[in-house]
Amino acid sequence: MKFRTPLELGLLIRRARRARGMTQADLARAAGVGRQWIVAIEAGKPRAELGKAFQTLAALDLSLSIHGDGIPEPPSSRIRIAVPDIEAVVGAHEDPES
Amino acid sequence: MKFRTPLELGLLIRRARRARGMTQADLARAAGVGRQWIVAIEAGKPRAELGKAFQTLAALDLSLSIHGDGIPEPPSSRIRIAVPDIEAVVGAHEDPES
DNA sequence: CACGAATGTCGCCGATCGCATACATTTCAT
DNA sequence: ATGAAATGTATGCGATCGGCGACATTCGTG
Repeated sequence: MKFRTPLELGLLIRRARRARGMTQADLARAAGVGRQWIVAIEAGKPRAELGKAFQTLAALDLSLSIHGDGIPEPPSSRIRIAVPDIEAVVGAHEDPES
Repeated sequence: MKFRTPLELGLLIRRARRARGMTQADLARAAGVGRQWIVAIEAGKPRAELGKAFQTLAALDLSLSIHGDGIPEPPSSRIRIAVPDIEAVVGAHEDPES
């Protein structure tokens, strides 16, 4: 899931928190921040501390990745070839009613 | 490229900046922050403003993505089936000299 | 509807921010 | 080697942060 603003990050954090059945207070405790900070980050506060954001993501077991020119890519995506499911391919080319 | 700390983020920003032949002052101007802030973020300052980090990534044309439970995935990889070029597949399996 | 839990908001406080400026140090091409 | 550009560091400043505690409001379930 791509995102580029603090608000989007906040919404994603909220989703993940709820998906885990955690309350804001739970997450705050797990991430080592105040509950108020969770409220703020979920609301998209732009001036929140970067470090706490990382702590929070870690507490939710979320991982970040970055992509663009000058950023090294793991060789996987260039080397690995998407092998199609033969049955599916054949099926897609079959006449509906032969 | 996965990362989970402010320091890693800083190093990635630095790499991307250099890959674009920009100076810290250039990037600072492009991102709308002080040069001092670029120095700090590249050094991994944990208490930097989240919003400025996003501005900086945008100025570098870098995109972030997040994964984990509760985070929606774009349907692309599951729905869209890569239909191979039959000729190419056959060609790749042909004997060099038949 | 009624109740408790979850969430959002407020004010206080010391601590830290980020910018500007100036200066020190490192890097790099000539 | 030398000078200029790039980078790192120091100080001063007003502004904002985030934790805490107390409420206000909304949500969810009986």
